[in-house]
Amino acid sequence: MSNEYNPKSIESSVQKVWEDNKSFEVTEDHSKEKFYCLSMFPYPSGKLHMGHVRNYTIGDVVSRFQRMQGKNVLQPMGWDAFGLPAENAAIKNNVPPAAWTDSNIDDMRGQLKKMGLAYDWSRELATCKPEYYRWEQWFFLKLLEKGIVYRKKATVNWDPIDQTVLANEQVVDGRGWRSGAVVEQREIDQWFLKITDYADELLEDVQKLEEWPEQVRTMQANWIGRSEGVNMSFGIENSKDELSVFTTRPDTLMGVTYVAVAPQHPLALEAASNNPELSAFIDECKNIKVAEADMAKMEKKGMATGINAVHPVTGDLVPVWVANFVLMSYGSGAVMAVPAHDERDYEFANKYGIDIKQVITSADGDKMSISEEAYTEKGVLINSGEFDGLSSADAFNAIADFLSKENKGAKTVNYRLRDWGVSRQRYWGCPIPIIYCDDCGAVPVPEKDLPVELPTEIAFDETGGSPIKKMPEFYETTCPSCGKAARRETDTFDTFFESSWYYARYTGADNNQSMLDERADYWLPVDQYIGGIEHAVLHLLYARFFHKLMRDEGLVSSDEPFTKLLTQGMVLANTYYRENDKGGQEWISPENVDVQFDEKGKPKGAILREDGKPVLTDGMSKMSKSKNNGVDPQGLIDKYGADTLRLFSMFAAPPDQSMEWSDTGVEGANRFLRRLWRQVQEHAERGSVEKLDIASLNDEQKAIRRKLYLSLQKVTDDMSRRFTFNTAIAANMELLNDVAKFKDESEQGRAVRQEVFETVLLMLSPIAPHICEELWQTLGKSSALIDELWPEIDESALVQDNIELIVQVNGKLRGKITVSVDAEEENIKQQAQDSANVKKFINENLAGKSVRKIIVVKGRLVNIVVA
RNA sequence: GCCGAUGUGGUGAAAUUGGUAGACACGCACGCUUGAGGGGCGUGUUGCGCAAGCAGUGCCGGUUCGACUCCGGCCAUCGGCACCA
Repeated sequence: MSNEYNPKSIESSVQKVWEDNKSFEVTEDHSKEKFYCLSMFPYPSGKLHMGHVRNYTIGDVVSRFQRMQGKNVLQPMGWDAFGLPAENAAIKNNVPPAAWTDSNIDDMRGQLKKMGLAYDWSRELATCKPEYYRWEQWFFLKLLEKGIVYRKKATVNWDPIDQTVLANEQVVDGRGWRSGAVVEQREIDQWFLKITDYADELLEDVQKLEEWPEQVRTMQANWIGRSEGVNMSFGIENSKDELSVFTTRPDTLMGVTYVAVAPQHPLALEAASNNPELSAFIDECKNIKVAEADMAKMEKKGMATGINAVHPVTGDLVPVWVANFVLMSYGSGAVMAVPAHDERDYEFANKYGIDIKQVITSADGDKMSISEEAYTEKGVLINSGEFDGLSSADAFNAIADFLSKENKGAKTVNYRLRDWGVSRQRYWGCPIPIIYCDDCGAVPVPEKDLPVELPTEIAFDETGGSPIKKMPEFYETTCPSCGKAARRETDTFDTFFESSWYYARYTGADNNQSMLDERADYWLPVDQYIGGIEHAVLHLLYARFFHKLMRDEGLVSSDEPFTKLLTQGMVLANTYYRENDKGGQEWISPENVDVQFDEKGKPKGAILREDGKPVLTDGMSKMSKSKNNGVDPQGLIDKYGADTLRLFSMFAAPPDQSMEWSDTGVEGANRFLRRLWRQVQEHAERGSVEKLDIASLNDEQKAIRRKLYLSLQKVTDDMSRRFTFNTAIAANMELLNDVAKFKDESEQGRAVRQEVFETVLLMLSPIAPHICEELWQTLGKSSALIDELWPEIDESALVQDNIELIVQVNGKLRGKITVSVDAEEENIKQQAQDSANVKKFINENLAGKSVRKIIVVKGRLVNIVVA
């Protein structure tokens, strides 16, 4: 039979029409309101996974909905194509990263096209192409000229066997994942961007991001971490040196009983030079990877240096300790320690028998003791000499003033945010356009020589080190300034560099004369940005920073890149692995694993299908290449079609909620589309429909129309304001369930049904565009659905005479009453008390008590309080 | 450890502003349709109870006429923590 729902043929023919008509290619049309909808571009890891499907379907639904609002909608797509996985694949499979990446892009583009996403593919870009990255080289040199870029030493994870730098994720339990060697921290020269120069503006402007989720704004603000405190210097006994520390609690200064410095601190190194034990301790501190989380989790250890610091107020001597938890890269690499009023210092002092001196007591005179734990609240000063009796707030100022008079310190603002280190010792990234000359130092590559192209014909060796570092034909060059033989920079940029400005490049991706042009200001800022919550801090902060840098360079005129943000919850899947002989983890796809259950239906283990032997699990985590737990949507597309997959992924949960992947329910989504198909076909087969005559409708027909417009009202709100596509779909399901029961085959009954189907197709078209387009034609429409506007609500259909109220007695549901919409409150109260079941409960509850009050909530309920 | 979230039936979830807890689905059970399978249609499905009803939204406590929703504390899970992207 011809009217079977056949997604495969419908989808390919509808997609062909869109492609032939260039339906989604847009230009700068000033007669329309623009809408730039952007989903975070993917890393081309090989195949799409359900996290991508979810992200890109959300973006597509928003784009199509906005198009139906009559806007000029830009929705582009591209590839975040530089990165570590390409290098790993190169070593594992002996394929060059460029070829591997290109073929992944081809595969994934094909999958995206099959999903029917409304992209303007003419703007596609890939960050690994010189046409793209030449502009960030150019921009980097502009920033260098302006003084935003500088060079300093920074710590990396060093694999002493492979002689290479490791990313944090390549260090497992403190060892290199390939060599198994214990990693060491090593200091190397790197390029930095002064993001701290913009810390204040980045923080201030968080306030302006009113259409961002509150949680993301909070995370951004906390990450920047502005704090007001005092910078002060401690003297060093028998030395002219000084030790600079920052504290947010100068009120506790008199309670300082030691000072802690980072293991890399010059003072620590000096003390270690004639102290083998301390030197050994400092070496031991290097055997941990460079990650804050690992620092925080490790055992807090320290060792006295034998050096004493001089307290800036009392002149007392306090010992200087080296502590493994003090970060050289944060502040001055030294902290003053007040064990009585700081938890970490308290623990440390107890462990090493250092004095604890209480200098704050509670302001309201409550009993408090520091014998069990530190007292970290603010309060009133004691044991603080001339500062005794001051509140913490007053003492803050008094002590700051004292220090500044003595020239030993001053109030200052400190940020948690650190400058952005952009150098990576990797191959598959954008070359940093610098040449090192023995005479001239670091010299920028002249603009005419850009781009510095990354060689793509390369070979990796076992160690995984960057091949261009061993490639004289790449790094041997001459100094642009003096002409002498010189050496090209072999480090590449952090891949966050590429993703910090791609959203702007889409507006003029074809421009080979400049980074951006006037089209940027037509489209920017992005009206709606959609991506995973895991990017809440780093990517979004770097992109905001870059936007301000581009603004200050005159390339864009807005202050912020993304007006509205939707953070998608992660799609999680179980992770499985086996350990290899070097203790590394070999991740196994959940698609190749069978989970075993105990008799209660709880999972008790998992086996690899191939060999039937057990595998280990590392719990649920976001779908990713690195843990190999992505679930490829291809099988579902082949079996059910893109519309089912799109519908299902939107129906499963609201977009901002994380979800554990399961395809339970895909059948249900498909069933719904088949039912929609059948209902519309059956309706259409009964022939043409008369014009709707609203005045002549009976009650049942009116009820269906009311349901229709209530649904439209809800769906419109869900799609435009709430972004809860799951409830929008549910509303359409409810509506169609009602219509299926509506058996009226009269002329007006069929006219009502026609109106319902037309509206349902419009409402569902952003989510399941192919089937809706096809059925639109079935309903006898000559125009394309893609060019239709969002339907309008018929307010008159919503009007009703009577409403149902619920009646509670002491907050519990005891009955329902029907009243006219304009009923007086007194009448409602009376009617509520008169209804039979309610009466019974009032009497039951009475027993010597009385009706205290009756609460009437208009249009909702009546609560009779008996007490 | 720090920052941010989440926790509701067997499962995914809904309840939008403090006002009917479990909409809409999945699964399951039973029935109808079918030669069978598939598909479709219908009924039921939070727990306990024959019922009236009682209890119930991770745990403990609070505010309120009324709490999934607000407040305090705890537990578990997830995301981020600057070289995964």
